[in-house]
Amino acid sequence: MKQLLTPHQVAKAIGVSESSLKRWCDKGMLATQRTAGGHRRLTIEAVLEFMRESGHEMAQPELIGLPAAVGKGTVVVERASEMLREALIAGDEGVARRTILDLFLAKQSVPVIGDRVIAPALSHVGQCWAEGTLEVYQERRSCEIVSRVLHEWRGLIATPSAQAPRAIGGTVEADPYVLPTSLCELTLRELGWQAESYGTRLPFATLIAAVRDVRPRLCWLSVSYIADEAEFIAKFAELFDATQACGTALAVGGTALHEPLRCQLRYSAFCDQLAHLAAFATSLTSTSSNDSGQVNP
Amino acid sequence: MKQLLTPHQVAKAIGVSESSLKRWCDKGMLATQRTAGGHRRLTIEAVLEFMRESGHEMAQPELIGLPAAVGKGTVVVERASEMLREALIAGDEGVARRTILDLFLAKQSVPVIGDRVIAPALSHVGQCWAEGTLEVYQERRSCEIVSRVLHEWRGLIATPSAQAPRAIGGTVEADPYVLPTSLCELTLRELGWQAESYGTRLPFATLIAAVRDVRPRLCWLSVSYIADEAEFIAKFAELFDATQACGTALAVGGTALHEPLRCQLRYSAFCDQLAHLAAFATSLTSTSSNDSGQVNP
DNA sequence: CTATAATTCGTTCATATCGATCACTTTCAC
DNA sequence: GTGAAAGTGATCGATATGAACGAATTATAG
Repeated sequence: MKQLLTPHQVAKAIGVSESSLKRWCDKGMLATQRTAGGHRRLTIEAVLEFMRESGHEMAQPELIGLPAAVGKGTVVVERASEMLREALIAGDEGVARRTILDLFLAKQSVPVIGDRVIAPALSHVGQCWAEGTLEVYQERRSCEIVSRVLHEWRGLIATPSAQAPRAIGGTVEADPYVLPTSLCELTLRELGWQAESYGTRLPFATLIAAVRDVRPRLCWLSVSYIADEAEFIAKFAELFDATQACGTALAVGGTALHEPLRCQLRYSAFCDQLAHLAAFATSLTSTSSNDSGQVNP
Repeated sequence: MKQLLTPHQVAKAIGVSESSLKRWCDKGMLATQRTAGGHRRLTIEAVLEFMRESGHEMAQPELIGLPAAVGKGTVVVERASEMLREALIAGDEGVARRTILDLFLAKQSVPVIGDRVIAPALSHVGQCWAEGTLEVYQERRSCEIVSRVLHEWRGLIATPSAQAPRAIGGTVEADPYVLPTSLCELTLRELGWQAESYGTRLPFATLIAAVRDVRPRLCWLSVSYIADEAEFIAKFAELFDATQACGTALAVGGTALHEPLRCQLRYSAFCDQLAHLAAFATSLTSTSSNDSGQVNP
């Protein structure tokens, strides 16, 4: 099974321009294959060989990796998810980072990678933990690794402009799961929002205060765990009223929000996946020209 | 990813001529990579390392992706803590990052910055929260901001070599405080250890399994909260026995370990501050030639 | 299979960097 | 003061890099 890389991917991975890479290929410094139409294709081995020969310890020698998404088919994404899962179980941060950031370099969006690669991998790890197949520390370590990759990823996304619409969010009360809300933050930042996660276990009352102080255009809530449903419903209603009074949209999501519970809640949008959050956020900015006159470029 | 800098950028950023910079590179004062065509490329990591060693001031840090005022601020530890505290309360991530990274550039070590700047600032924020002077979300937001800065900082410290001694750690059972254990990780990585925090709320049993699987030279435990002291004492004893059997040193610390409780625990070292952890870790590597034959260069 | 969007091709061109050299300043021993 | 040694910044022609362009190729969805 030979994985072929495009010049674009390789150039990004080793931190040079596509032009230079093409020149090196043409000079014979880098073993190159050609497609029928004349496009260059590189094997991982050739690239690693080139980096050894020319002695570069370039940007991220390890970055070019394995799933190497040539294209956006579901096959690539599924394989990436499997690879990430195995890397997380083994505690191999390098492979995990390669897997995720390679997809990013291949121009996959945060929702795609989050919903279809990271979420399934973590879900599988969590299942194994529940079944007792894995040690707890492997599950925690997996979360730590993903958390570090998400932080690094955040640094790769352009800092939003000060005029961009603001968004805040987090998890409430007893919910300790930080990764979903981090992914929400990333999703919105990729869309140009000034999104900032306030972390986990926020009491509803302080979230209401935050909405009143910060006045964001959007507030998201990631709900992976609920201790007391009745109390949750009551306090959630207060939060919703507060957001409405502030002109803030309230988007909710998370595995703990099952159908019968959702029926008892009022919110601006329920987002089953990051893709839904992205779509909802986009709809907000496209209509914001009506009420605020600001359009996101 | 690690972005590579050109000599031009770096020379401007530190305010010297390109000629001098090139000479420094060629003399080996500055770790340099080369492109295939022979052009020099520098990592931010190497530049910061050089500036810390040589004591150069940063003229225009924004040119290499650092916050605009890094290198220009007063590098007084005492004032820094106050500045950080105010920035955290206001939710100003930029100022918080500058404050911390400035000190790092001024050759301050992780323990100094952690013990004398970050800890007091967070402690003050926590106090205000307890008194009701601050909203909860301000405290949580502060922790999120510090967490992000620590992640960025982690990326600026050289990646440890594969031969370096390993260390793992985290918080146990019900303790949700992630920042102290992150600072432990940073402290050890600065000393060249392969340190990895496994996160918060680790059951003792899984920590024992982790020690047995990973066989680290050192295991640290940050204890900021204990739900049931009697249970803690019993399980801690099991962990200690396990670490001893594996040849792993067990370092503990944290505000929840008060004097009378400590008397009932056995451990390799109690570290009141990060400085103590650093000292203990150093003592381990300097004596490790006796029992493992490996010396950290 | 076909239509369409996205990517890569080869080329050109402006700019940046290379190594080497030179004039100048500082330091320091005599 | 003098001269050697060392460091700095500026300059040179030659070469390398990165961005832009229309045209051709590939990937993906219908």
